[in-house]
Amino acid sequence: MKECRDCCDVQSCFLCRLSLDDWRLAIKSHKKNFSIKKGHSIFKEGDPVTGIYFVYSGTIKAHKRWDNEKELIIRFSKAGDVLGHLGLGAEPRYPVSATAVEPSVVCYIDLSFFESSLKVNAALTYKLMQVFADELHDSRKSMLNFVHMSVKARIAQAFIALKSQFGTADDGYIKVELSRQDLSSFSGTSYETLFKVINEFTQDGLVEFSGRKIKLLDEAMLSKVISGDSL
Amino acid sequence: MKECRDCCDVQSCFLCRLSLDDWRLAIKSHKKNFSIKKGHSIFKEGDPVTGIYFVYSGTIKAHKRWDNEKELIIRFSKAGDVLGHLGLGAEPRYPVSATAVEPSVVCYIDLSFFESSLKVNAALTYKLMQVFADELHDSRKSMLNFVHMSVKARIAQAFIALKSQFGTADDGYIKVELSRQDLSSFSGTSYETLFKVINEFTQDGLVEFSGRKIKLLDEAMLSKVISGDSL
DNA sequence: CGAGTTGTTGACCTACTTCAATTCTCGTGG
DNA sequence: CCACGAGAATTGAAGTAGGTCAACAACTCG
Repeated sequence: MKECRDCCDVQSCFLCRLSLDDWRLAIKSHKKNFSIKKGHSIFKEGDPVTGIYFVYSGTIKAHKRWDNEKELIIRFSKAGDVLGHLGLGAEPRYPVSATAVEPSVVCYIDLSFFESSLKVNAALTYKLMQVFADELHDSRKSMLNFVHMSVKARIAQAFIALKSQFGTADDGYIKVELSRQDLSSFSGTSYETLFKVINEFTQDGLVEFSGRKIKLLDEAMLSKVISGDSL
Repeated sequence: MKECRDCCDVQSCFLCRLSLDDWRLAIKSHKKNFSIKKGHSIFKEGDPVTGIYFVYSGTIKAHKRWDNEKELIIRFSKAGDVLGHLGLGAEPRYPVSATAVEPSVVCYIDLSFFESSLKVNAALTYKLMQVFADELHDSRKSMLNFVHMSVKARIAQAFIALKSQFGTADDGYIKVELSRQDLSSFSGTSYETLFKVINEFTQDGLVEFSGRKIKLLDEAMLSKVISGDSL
C-alpha cells in the first residue's frame, strides 16, 4: 500500500483513491488539519454545516442523541473516510454528531471551496455520489435489521460489521476498541442487555473479550444467530 | 405548475427540476416508458441492475422482504422521483424491490447511457448527489425512529410522513391509498398491532379513516404522541 | 479509607408479537 | 338470487423479549 501525501497524508484515503491529481494539488492550500482528542466532538447535531472532513487517522463515531441520555451510533469512520458530507444535502445543519472514540486527526475543507470543486470536477462528484449510494445501501440494511431482528441477532451483526470494517490484528482481536456503552449504542440496545448477551456469547464460545478488545471465535455460529437458526 | 414534456411528460419531475436542457433532449431517444399495473413489480431485490427509472405517475413502494412473509416498506416514490438509483453504488444488484401500489407509469434509462451522462454532466451528477444526501438523511432519521420509538409513535410518524409527502385533497384526505398491510409494513409493525393503534387514534379523534383513505384531524396531538408526551 | 463512578446481575413489568377465534366482505358458481 | 368459501378485517388472550430499576461488587481517585 503506497502512501499518498498529496492531500491529507493518509494511506489510501478517499481523495487519493480518486486519482484526481489536479484537485489533490488544489486543496493543498485550502485544507486544515485538526487533532481530536478521544471523547471530543468534531461537530454536534444541529450545528450549521461549514465544511467537510476527511479522516486522517483514528476512529470517529457518528451518533444521534435521543431522549437526553440515549444515543444511537449510526456508523464509525476510520482513516480514509469522508465525514460530514450529509451537509451537502438540502439541510444546512449536521443531522448527527461526530465524536472521536480514539485520538484522531481529520482534515477540513470549507464548504464553499468543496462545492465549487464539485461543480467543476465531474469525476469527484461522481465518486462522492457512489459513496452516498453505498452508504444509503448500508443504512437501509441496518434499518431492516433494527426493525425485524432480535437484540441478540443485532449484536452478533454488530460484531461482524466491526470485524469487516476494522479487520483483525495478528492476535485475532478486532482492530478497534470500544466501550460497552458504545457497543450498546451501536447495536441499538440497552447497556444491561448488551451485557447479558455478551456473557451468553462468551459462554457459548462465540466471542472472546479482553478489556475493550473483541475477538470473534465462531463466525459461522454468529451468522446463524443473525439468521435466527440458533434457538 | 408548468408541464414539461421534454423528458418524461411529468410535471416538475426530477430531471426537469435540473433545468438541463441539453441532457433532456439527449435522453429523448434513449428512454422507454413502461406502464405498471397495481401490485406488479418493476424490479425485485436481488435482480441485476440494468438501468434507472423515473416515476411518471402513480405510486411505487420500495420494500425489502424479511422472513418470507414479512416486509418493510422503505419509502414511497411518486411522480417526479428517481427509482433504482442505488444501483449506481458498488453493489450490482437492487437491494430492494419496487412495486406499484397504484397503477403507475415509469420511464427507464439504461445504466450505461445514464452513467456516461453522469460522467460528462457535472450538474446532473451534483443534483443526483443531493438527492442521495437527502435520502440518506431521511433514512437515518427513520433508523433512529425504529430503534427508539414506540410502535404508537412510529405509526403517528408514518401518518405525518405520508401527509407531507402526498399532501391532502380538498376533502382533507391524504392523496394516497394504502392497504393496512402496507401501512403496517411502512411503520414496521404487525398487522394486528396497527389495527389496535388505529382504533385508539380514531377514538381519540386524531385520525379518520374512510376505506383506504386517511385524514389527519389533530396533527398537534399526533406530534405529541411521537415525542411521547401523551401518556 | 471513604465517596463516587463504572461494571454486573437479578427481578419485575410492559409493550409487542403471535396465535386463535370470529365476523365481515365479496366474488363465484350452482 | 342465494349459498358458499376464501380471503381479509377485527378482536381477545397468552407468552415473551427486552427495557427499566434497583441492588450490589469492583475499581478509581482524592
